[in-house]
Amino acid sequence: MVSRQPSCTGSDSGSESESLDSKSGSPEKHDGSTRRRMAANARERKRMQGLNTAFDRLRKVVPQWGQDKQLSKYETLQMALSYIMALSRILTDAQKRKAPHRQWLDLQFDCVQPENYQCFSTISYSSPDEHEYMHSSFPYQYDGLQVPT
DNA sequence: TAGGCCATCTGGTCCT
DNA sequence: AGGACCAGATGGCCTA
Repeated sequence: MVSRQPSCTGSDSGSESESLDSKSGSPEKHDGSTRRRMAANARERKRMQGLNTAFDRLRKVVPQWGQDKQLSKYETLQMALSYIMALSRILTDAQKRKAPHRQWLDLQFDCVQPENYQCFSTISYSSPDEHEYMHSSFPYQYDGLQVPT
């Protein structure tokens, strides 16, 4: 896992209080517009933090390639899309296959669990069709994938 | 060093 | 008027 240090967090550098203080001298001298701008900046930071929290929660439930590098926001969205489509496809196919294929269905669900996602590399398929099916279910492939064999 | 990714600031727009 | 949302600009950090 790569731990990224925010280049400028709200309290250390680049915050609205510092940048605006440099213009007006001190907080007491902030006029109305400056105070509104500072408040807007604070709201925007809080909003983006909420957005990032949502991304973190999404990363936790989405298949993660490897353990050392977290998915970027873009990659997270792409993976979430593929993940949802894969689950949806499994449900659709399960309805077609009916009861006799319960074991097959269990296998599919096991494979799309984030913690078991690497099983794509070790799973043995009973037919080329199943192999093609599972890989087509996850069209988004992280370039940096290195799955242990 | 270049490129990717990210946080923050900022001004604009829309909504309540 | 004020808040939420968005997109562009800017600059820092990290990796190949």
